[in-house]
Amino acid sequence: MADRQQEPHYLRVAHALRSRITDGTWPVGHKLPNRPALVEEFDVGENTVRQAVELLTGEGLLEARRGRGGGTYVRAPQTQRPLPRTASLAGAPGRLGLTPQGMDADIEADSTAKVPAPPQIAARLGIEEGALCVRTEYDVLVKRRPVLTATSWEPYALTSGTPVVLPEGGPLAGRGVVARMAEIGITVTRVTEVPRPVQLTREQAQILGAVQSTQGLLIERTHYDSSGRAVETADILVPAERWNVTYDLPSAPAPRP
Amino acid sequence: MADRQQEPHYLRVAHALRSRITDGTWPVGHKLPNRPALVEEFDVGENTVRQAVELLTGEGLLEARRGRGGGTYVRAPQTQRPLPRTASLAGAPGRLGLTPQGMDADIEADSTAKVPAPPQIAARLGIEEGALCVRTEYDVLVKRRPVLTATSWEPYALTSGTPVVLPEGGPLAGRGVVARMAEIGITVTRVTEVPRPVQLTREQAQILGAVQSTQGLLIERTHYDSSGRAVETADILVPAERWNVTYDLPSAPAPRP
DNA sequence: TCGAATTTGTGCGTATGTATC
DNA sequence: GGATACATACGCACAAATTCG
Repeated sequence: MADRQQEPHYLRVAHALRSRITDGTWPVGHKLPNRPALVEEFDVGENTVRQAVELLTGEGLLEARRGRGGGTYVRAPQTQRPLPRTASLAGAPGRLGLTPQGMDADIEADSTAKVPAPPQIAARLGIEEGALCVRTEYDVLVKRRPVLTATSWEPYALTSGTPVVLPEGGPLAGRGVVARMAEIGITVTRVTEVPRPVQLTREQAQILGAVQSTQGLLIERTHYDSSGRAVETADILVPAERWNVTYDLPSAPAPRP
Repeated sequence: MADRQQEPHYLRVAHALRSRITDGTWPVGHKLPNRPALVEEFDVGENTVRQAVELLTGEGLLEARRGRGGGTYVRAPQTQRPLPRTASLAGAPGRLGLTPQGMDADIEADSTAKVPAPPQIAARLGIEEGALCVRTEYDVLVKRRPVLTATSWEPYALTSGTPVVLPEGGPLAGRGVVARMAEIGITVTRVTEVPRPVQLTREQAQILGAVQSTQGLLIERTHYDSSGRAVETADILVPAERWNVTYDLPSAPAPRP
């Protein structure tokens, strides 16, 4: 039976557990009592405990391991590597403007295709829905394993008939958007990035090696030329577990009255 | 019984439902069949359907309303307002360097206290754990309702004995970090921001008016002076449902070989 | 005004799958 | 294989919210 009172049982339990973690009663690495024990302690059903623990697992506070000697543990804060997104890097050569730090990263172009723009992409590029685009899929590899993926879109109308129509073909293959656009007389002056939290699907999480958490960051990046026209846009999918996406901005000088 | 096969039932159901939404079979506003109907269609248990629907609700794809005439509906894409994070804005006056667009926003300082630095904050500021800090809590209000919250930390050692020791007191109250630090001879030259996906707790979601989805972005922002020393750091909590956090970066000129 | 009907939300018990030691 | 503990799954009961007559 549900409670006649305010707070649902599973939230009450989740609250209690969260307190013990944040106030240090249960330090990092501490093993929680198993389900039957929690059921007894809080005097609720087994599924209620499960729901509470699931909630905290989703928040990244707990981590469950199966098997004998397994259990639910207070999770260590993630050790993530920085993924810098600075003004100088954003437009730099090197394909994606992505330069993971502290490791030998390799970027691999998966596939390139000429496809009609889906609605969202068309909106970001400021072109007609269904207009042709060159779509390129990238994987960023570390030790031959993908750690982030990206999909880039360029309006076909911009590069059609030029040597740079294919990002991964021609004389400037792999030289990056800015250099390629410069080759055909287009000056890229601005980049915007919109990072959004996303829930990774199981396949995505597995591909990207994110075992514990399925949270990720989807960065919508768009390059603009000097007239404000969008010349390229990309979806960059970053597993949160492995990266610190770091924006480095210069600060304006302090105004003095 | 669980499946002896690859994908769990609830994920299979979630997948199927997600497809119908994204491919337009079920447009925005469409009412899903109720639980018993879905149970019948997918030939699974009631809780399995619930789990699948809950998953998609958490992703913000579905929205459930209780009661007669209620049901589960395909949710309209969020109308998000841009929250620009540009180089010029990041260090600008105006307390947080936050300037939500398209609305009359008001920033309210909740409370200021002198407290010992918790481990994570100490690490970000590069000071001893437990060293004293001035902590200030902010709410950004729109129409008197909070839409994002922030907690700012400054080393007490920096501002102790100066007129700007309290961010919200003294001659430069509310003028922002850069201006206040300039007043005591500290030049802020860099800002870094690390946006991380977080799962909002229920209370947070409710406070921030994010009813449907509980995904958010926690931005760790740190101001540095010209010597590279951290002079302030803040946690800015943004409900993803309501904001597009937008970084606007200048692009480096294309290098020509 | 008020109860009936509908639909989601919460809760329990139990059985079995699966990973790990 | 055995033991352990979480993961998935089912069925059921009832609570709470909301609309409709």
